[in-house]
Amino acid sequence: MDRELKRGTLEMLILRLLHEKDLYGYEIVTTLTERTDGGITMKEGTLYPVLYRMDDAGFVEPYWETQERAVPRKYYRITDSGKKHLHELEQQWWNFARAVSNIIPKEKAR
Amino acid sequence: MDRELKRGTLEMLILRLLHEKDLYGYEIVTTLTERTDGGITMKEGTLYPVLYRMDDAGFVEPYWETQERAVPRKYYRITDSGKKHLHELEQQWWNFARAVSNIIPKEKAR
DNA sequence: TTTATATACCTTGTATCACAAAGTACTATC
DNA sequence: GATAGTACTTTGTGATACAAGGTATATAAA
Repeated sequence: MDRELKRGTLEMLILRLLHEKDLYGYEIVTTLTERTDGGITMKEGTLYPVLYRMDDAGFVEPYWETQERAVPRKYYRITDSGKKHLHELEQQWWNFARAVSNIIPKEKAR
Repeated sequence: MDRELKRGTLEMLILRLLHEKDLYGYEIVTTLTERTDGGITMKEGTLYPVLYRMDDAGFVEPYWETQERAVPRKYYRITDSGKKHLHELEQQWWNFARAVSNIIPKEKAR
């Protein structure tokens, strides 16, 4: 999978996963891989900067959850502002995907 | 349109347009805008570096066409290697687009 | 006991690429 | 003859995915 294709979409994908339920960082990575059958993966070195960026922007808010006998987990919750932003990103995505499909031939059935 | 979404797709889109017929640089810019109803535009400062890159990679080959009373135009022709590369890029695009649509909700009909 | 593996968070530096902003030069229009 | 449009080109900047490393704990294997 070409790294460049992910640009601008990872933020959207993360927000969408967080819209379903709160997740901690490491869980976002594994969930994304599972949900796309390995089609889209993301390194931790990518994820955390994105999360901090979105925290600064007010799209998500983190909270720690301490556990009995494990490393504490930092969960992320999407904010109202984040939901609004997510909606815009998804709108942009569909507009873009539609424009692309006006140029390149449709995928053949498989 | 978010600039980041275009990453990795402009090369594919240009190759696809050149696959239809030879175009000169400036014409690629205007054609792309028209074909997507302004949905995807590209600045000249973006186009030419992409073309040089693809020339170096052997995906396209340029040739000058001099005209009676106008500025000479530098046309680009897609090579066999470029066609192969285009096919791979389109394959990647569909795989990626499908994976994304596994995460975000389908666009509502309009 | 020691080692390895998996979980979980974090940081620094790098490469890529779309674009801004500028330049050159010619043609057509007002 | 001034302005706008066509057409190609270059230099520098910003955004971001990733490589590669680090820290720390818990569990499984040797």
